[in-house]
Amino acid sequence: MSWRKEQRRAERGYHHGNLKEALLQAALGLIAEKGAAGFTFADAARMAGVSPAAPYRHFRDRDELLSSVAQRGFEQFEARLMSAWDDGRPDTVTAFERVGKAYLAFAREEPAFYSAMFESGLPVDSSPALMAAGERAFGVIRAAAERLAALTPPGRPRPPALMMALHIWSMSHGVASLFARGDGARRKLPMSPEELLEAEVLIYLRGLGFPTDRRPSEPPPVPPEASGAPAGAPNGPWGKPK
Amino acid sequence: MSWRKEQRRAERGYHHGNLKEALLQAALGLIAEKGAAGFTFADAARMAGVSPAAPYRHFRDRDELLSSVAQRGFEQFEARLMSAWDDGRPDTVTAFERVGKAYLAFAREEPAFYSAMFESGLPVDSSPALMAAGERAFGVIRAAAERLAALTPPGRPRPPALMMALHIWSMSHGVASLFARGDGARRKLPMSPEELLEAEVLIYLRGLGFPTDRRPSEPPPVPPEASGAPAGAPNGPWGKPK
DNA sequence: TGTACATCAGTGAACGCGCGTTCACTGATGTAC
DNA sequence: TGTACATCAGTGAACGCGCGTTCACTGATGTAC
Repeated sequence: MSWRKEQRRAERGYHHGNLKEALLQAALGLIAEKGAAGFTFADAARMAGVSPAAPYRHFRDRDELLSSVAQRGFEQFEARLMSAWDDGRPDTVTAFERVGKAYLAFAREEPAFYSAMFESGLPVDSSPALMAAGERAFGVIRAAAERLAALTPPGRPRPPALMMALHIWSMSHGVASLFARGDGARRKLPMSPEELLEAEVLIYLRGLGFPTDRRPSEPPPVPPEASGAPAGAPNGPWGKPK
Repeated sequence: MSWRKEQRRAERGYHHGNLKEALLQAALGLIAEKGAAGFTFADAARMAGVSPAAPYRHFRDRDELLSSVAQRGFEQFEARLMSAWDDGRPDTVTAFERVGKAYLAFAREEPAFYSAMFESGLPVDSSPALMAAGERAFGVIRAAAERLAALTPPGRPRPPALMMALHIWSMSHGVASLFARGDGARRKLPMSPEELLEAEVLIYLRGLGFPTDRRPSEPPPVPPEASGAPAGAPNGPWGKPK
């Protein structure tokens, strides 16, 4: 037994006390460091300062631990999307855009969760609890899309709300996985992933007939200070048309 | 030595003759079967009917083989996008949509290449040749976006062409990686990924001011048979607005 | 309050496995003369 | 046209490694009486 391990034993006694939680944390750290594919059951045990057999008291196998991480990820993801949506305040379109940004922020700030959720190769049906958690997270986007669909201006394309939800999801996921991961090895862009996604969502919403003429990062309902640009001018966040 | 291996030796003689190519094919098959993470150098050798040391004559290590697969993938990807774009015939918007579809088709039909290209965890800068191949493939989308940008109707948002290219790329990639992979373990949808992406791109193009009023899968310039719906009616591929 | 005992949550040694990689080697091929 | 020889492209055995998993075990904890 290594000195380090002896020491940890001394600190905590024979029983760990909170090994399950410690393993989840360890897995999260390892996934962040080496990716979901590189994460190892034995490594998680080592990181928690425990023998390689100990994790079997809490998880059937490596996949069950990975799946638990993914599930927790979806739960936190749902919470963040919910709080971004904020029940559609101050207005549906603004809140909707905020959901897209929250998606991206999550991918950025929680790359390990994101990996476990979307890139771990876990079959979606590996655990009913995992599937349910994923479903609940998507439910937030879907509910937002329902509200948006109800507001679609007449004389405009009206895809089903579910389809709109999937559109937003795929845009967010596409931008997140191509440009916003912590890998550092991604393509260099002359704009941030946030700007990219925001513009994409704005054009999409415009395609649905929503007015989206304000600049990004400007609070929409009533600007705190009077802005020089008249509302409704046909220029987007990219400057005036030539 | 196994009987199988003896036999292969007998068939082909001491020298394989085309081992490099055989290893690339083997890798492709293995990636399709077990994912980029599960692919193994030793396995590729076995599949090519060759000793585990043989691949080292052709590839420095596992990563170099993986990277070669990804590079070839980007080359084929570029070819398919090019042919879909067809230099903007018969019109820019139609050709642009076709590029999106080609993206999706590639992800569907070549899941192994797609994995190696986008999900293998290879650092983008692992090889200059790989990076260049990726750049050329993206160049097709970008060139298409340039042409589209030049046509953006006045009085409409005008994101830079590069941004438009990235938008299309992220939509395609998002739909492909969420819904169109061969994993079989993906979410069940009431529509096909193709329909989903097509609608998404159409709404986006509409947001840019392009008229996109025809139905999907209907040849745009002049329908072969007269359609009941008058062109230009404000309904999209989802039926008439209520 | 004490004690016997069941249960729980760990240990550590061992196993078989497949991997990546190396090594000295050898059979096949191509080429200079 | 032959032949000697350099080079190339494989072999197969061996290595060290870390993994997942199992096993009988033991220390700690909680509880019934």
